[in-house]
Amino acid sequence: MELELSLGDLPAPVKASTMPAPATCQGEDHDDLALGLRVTATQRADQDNQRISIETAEGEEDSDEACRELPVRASPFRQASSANSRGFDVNAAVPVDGRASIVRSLSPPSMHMEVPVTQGVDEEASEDEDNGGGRVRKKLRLSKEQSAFLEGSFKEHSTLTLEQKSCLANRLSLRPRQVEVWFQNRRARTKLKQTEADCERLKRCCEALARENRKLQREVAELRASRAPYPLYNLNHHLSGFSTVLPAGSSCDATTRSTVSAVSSPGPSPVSTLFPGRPHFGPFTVSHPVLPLCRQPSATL
DNA sequence: ACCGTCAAATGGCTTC
DNA sequence: GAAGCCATTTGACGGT
Repeated sequence: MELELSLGDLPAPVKASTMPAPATCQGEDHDDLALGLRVTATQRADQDNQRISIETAEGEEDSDEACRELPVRASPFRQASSANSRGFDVNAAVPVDGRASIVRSLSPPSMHMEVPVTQGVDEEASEDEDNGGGRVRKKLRLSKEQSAFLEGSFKEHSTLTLEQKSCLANRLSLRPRQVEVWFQNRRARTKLKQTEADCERLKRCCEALARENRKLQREVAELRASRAPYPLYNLNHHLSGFSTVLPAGSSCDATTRSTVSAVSSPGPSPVSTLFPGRPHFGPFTVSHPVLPLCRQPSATL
């Protein structure tokens, strides 16, 4: 059995040290929000879809409550830098094309940030004519701080409630939809890494089994070469430990156990009935490929 | 300029 | 019907 898997290295776990320090986004931080987010509720309602305005209307309290559960830190947007690792300044480089606008913060110059405000894409569908039908999807890249912030939240919970979503969106000057999409993509990445790790583990397991298989085949060849007239004694000797390690109810139980019992039983050879047409060496030749899967990996012959 | 990679965004499907 | 999942598309960026 040969499996050819080409997989990358196991992903390094996300280091907690890269995460912002824990805090809440409760009350005291709302000033920060106001600093960075000159996007008022009404403005946001204009930009975003109606669902969002409902969320806002339904309760500041609920939002606060949700925020309390979030690993929300002091607003990362108080920091001056908004350029991400690739040098794209999300908060400055948003083109104004009729669908996007820049809301300028009223905070001091050192804290100035330009918050990109784009309309919900869902709403844009009806505005395609503006671009002659050829709407170009504008894609912003999240800043380091935004990503770190979201990452911290993701560590706490990989899914979001409505309140958590809107709270995060408010904090990060993003649309709830963007937060939602980020979490979806993040879950996808997590799953992908998990799949890669699983594949890697299976690959190693497979290699171990292949080694075991080759080893057993060598032993079979040696036994064949020994020219014993009928090597059942040797087989019984080799199989003597199997009955204790076979997993109960496993799929290989029936085959292997019957094989073992058949081999172990005295009297006329059961070979001809169990394995008609097989070489004269006995059942071990046939059942052998199954055996490695049923034995303890550390078992030695 | 081209290519590969990353990640945001989209649309379809499934689940509850 | 809303939300999540998944495959895919798309845009931005870095490396060559």
